[in-house]
Amino acid sequence: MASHGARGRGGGRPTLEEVAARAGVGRGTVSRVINGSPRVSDATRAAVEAAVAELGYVPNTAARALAANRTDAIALVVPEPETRFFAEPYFSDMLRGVGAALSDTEMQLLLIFAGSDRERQRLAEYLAAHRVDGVLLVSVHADDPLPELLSQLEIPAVISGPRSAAETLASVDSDNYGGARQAVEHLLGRGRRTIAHITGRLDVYGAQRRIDGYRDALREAGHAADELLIEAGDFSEDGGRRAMAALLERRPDLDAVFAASDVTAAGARYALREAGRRIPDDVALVGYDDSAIARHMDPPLTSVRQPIEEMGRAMIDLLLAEVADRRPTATRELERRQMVLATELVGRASS
Amino acid sequence: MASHGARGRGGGRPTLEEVAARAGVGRGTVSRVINGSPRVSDATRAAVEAAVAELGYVPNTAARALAANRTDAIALVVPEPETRFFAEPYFSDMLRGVGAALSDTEMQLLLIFAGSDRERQRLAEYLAAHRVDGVLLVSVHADDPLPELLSQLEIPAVISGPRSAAETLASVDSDNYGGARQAVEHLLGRGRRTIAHITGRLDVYGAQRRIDGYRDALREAGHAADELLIEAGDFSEDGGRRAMAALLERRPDLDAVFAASDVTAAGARYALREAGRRIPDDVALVGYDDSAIARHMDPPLTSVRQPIEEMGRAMIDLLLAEVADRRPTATRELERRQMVLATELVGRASS
DNA sequence: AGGTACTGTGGGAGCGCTCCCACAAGTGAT
DNA sequence: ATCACTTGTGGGAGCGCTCCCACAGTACCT
Repeated sequence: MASHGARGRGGGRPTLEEVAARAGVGRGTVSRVINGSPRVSDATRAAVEAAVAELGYVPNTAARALAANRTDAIALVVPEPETRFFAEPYFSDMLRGVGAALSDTEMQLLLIFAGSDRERQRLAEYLAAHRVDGVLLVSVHADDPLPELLSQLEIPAVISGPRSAAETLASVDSDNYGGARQAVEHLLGRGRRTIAHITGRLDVYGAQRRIDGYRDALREAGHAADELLIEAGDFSEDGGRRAMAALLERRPDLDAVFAASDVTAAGARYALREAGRRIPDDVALVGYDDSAIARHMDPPLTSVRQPIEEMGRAMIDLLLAEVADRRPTATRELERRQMVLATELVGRASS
Repeated sequence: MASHGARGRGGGRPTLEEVAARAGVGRGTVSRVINGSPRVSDATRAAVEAAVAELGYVPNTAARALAANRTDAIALVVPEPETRFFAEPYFSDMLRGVGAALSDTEMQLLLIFAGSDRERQRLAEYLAAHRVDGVLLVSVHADDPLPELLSQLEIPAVISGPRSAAETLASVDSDNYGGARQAVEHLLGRGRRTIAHITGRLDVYGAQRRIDGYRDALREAGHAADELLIEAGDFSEDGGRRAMAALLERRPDLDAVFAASDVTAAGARYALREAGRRIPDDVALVGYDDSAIARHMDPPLTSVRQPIEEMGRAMIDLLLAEVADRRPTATRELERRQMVLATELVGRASS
């Protein structure tokens, strides 16, 4: 009859205190049960859990965040100025993995755009205010100041696609080197002999690793190095087209092309068409990413698939480990980790 | 010398109280300045702003949320079980608009996946706990219980793609009816006479509106209604293929097809190929969405573009208006609003 | 018997805000 | 001079948690 006072403006969601009263225990005990502390007797735990269920109690995140000085949220920073980004299956699949991994936890996912200067400014403030426990960084350029900022603020972060071999942040990547080798070995296996490579943006570490894989695969197969068969692209369609045209001019005898992305391959295809080369009869074409474009291209494009969904999962695993490690109870033990996941060649008609 | 006590575990971020001390005013006054209350003298305001700048003060969101019983966060719910969804430019572009509109505000964006039953359960709890101020709903099925739940909980929500003409939630949509008319009128203008339509999933309101637009455009051009020219698809590639095959069987004389999505059109293209029909020579093809697939198809696909980025913006505008309306100070005035944005036909080689 | 250790529990203090009441000072009508 | 507002301001109370200290109870040593 009394004690209705606690139910106020919020629409009457039950509080810890109400659960405690119902279960006939103290506030601290309920908190322990909610947070899975082992220091609670079985009988008490059961009583509390019953009260929680009856009242439909859900902890108030804001109160928890305030009291415990954590947020139970992580941010996914989308750095591209042109957020075409999303349209890439790369991103959507990763998000899928991230979502799946996250659904096993209490963490929530914040999407933060950092395309414009304005947005980056806001992001910096945001991080300075420690409004997230950790950050997921996707496709960061070599000269981006963000990773440095994160280190300074001591905010756990995981990057997809390390910036260099000496990446200081925890990172998750696919095996760009191995993927490139798979592509080249596949082409060699199909009897191709003069295999060109259109690279990605050279300031992207992954693109460098693909070049390395391309070179090593050819060398180990006994082919002499030929830099004339390598032309720089930039992951764009237009870049692929230009690079292909340049290659055809330099080495009209080429019979295969390994492009650093599917979009690049789409550009290369135009150039090949214009030059009257048939795919795969005259020139075999292999892309990278196994995106929707690869499936819908004419002819369908052989491509190197990255296990992107798994990468998303792995990023969350790493990040949560780092976050946990920062918490007061943790034993500061975690070594920096770099994960590399295997790729897979998806054969289609273009080769 | 004393008073360093306040700087504790959090790493020393300044609090309201510290700002107040620095500016030589009370806590309440700083709060008023931060929240833009007019009841502050200019001199005081300037002093507080100076202190805020010097200290690099950023409000603690958790404390604010707890005290004010709001979150300053909105959720974007991704309902698809298979989150291929993201790969659609539809989604990525909308996200772009949402991000742009949001960057003018203090609101943060939460991404919530509601594909599996497990995730939906979590979402329900989440909403019950009122952990967001508002919800953005994308591509919701007619029988989804989510909108109902949102109404019950009195959480402001905006839906993209209303579920019916009598949508009760605020909604933003593109002009499906007009877009379909544009497609058909374009084909008629190109001299096509026997125009078929492969529909989207019939339980999607937008798909119905496209059918209406298709019918009306033909009727107004003086064509007799011919239900044999309409075949149900489901927005999928395979559905498009099957529907096209069925149409070719029934009406081998057709000379144009309007597909309810680009992916559907891609499927239709395969069926046309298999039947030996050339595009556009024998059969003209028009899609819907103007996605990456349309640009990369062979031949490039004429398609109806929706102003999706603007739709994202509009959704945020509507939602924020509703959220503001729920706040204590608001004058409960807002009428339910349904926004419809115009489409545009992008002509390419397929027609 | 007393000491020591552990386990389980209650509840005070405090996280950093917002809300709101109280009140000083100013303004103008009576 | 008094009263009645208005404007600007200070600061108490309280949001719902977590953290941690205190303490009762039990167990096992000396």
